[in-house]
Amino acid sequence: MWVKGRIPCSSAELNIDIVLQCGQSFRWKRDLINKSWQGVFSNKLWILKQGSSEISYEVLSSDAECHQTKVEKEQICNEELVDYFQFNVPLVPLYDAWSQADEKFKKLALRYQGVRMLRQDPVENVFSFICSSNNNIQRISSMVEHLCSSYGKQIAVYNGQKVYSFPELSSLMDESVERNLRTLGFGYRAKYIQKAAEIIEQRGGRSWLVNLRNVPYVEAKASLVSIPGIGEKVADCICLMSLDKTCAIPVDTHVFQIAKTYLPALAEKKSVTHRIYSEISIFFQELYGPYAGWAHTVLFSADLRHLKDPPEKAPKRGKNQQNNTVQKRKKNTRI
DNA sequence: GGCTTACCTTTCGG
DNA sequence: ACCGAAAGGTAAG
Repeated sequence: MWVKGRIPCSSAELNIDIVLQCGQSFRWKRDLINKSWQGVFSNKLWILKQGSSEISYEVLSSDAECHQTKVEKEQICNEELVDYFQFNVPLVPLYDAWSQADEKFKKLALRYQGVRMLRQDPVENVFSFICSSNNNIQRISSMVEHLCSSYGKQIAVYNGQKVYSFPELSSLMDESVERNLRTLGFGYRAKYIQKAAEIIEQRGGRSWLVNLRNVPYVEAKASLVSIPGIGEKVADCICLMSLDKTCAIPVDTHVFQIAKTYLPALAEKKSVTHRIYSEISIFFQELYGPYAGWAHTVLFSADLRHLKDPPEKAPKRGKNQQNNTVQKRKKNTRI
């Protein structure tokens, strides 16, 4: 059954259009007609819509909770949404502090308001980001969709489309997983996924992973990088996006380029070695403080091609230049 | 130890 | 439209 609700929220506290497509979660689909978003978390299908001073939602609540009263369901859904978007963390004061610390940030702050960190499920986060290595957002999204439709359970049919939960660890451990994922185009990541599931299960499964939330950042990161397919960057993504490590700075190729604008000495460096990685991480942590990872995501989002403003002076549809772009933009178009 | 190179495949961009 | 290069890297050499 559908449960509806709303949460007061200004556009400075959340910009849903950026947050749901800036590469944190790969499971959200935009509905341009209704100006809404659909996606899955907490094993439920959510339809979200941002108004000028609120987020309204409709959620398909699971059968397992059918004994609850309507009021109880509404309260649980509210809590789940607040937890997922971390609305208990006020973003505006953080933006103020980051703007004060950094002129470059200040210039982006108005255009990129409301970019906050989601608090994702650690299992989904781990396997999504194993897929992310040497890869682009579009392909990652399709791989995550494959994981769900092959190994998740169907939780709804919406607009004629089957909707799946993210798979349990135990579903990804089987020997057959690597072979199957290879046929689905996962490439060398297929083996990592199967092995990672195995090792996480050995260490205590989902609850072991979730408990890394209660472990210091350095220790949690060390645990993660010992899992196949997880290197330093992916470990930091997981720390930041699902393990409450707000200071973690994932240094990818984008952040490397951004860092060069702060640290000119980096210009001559060809690639991100561990040494450089650490240098860049520490620089941003000292610049922005304990929520440096959150600040980094604002810079990162502002740098993503599909989230940038179209060039001011460029003709909007006058040249053949746009003929390609029209198709390419179909999933990225802004309101 | 720190720095290149191979790895799967898709998408990008000149 | 084609084709080399890049894509939110990791692990092995």
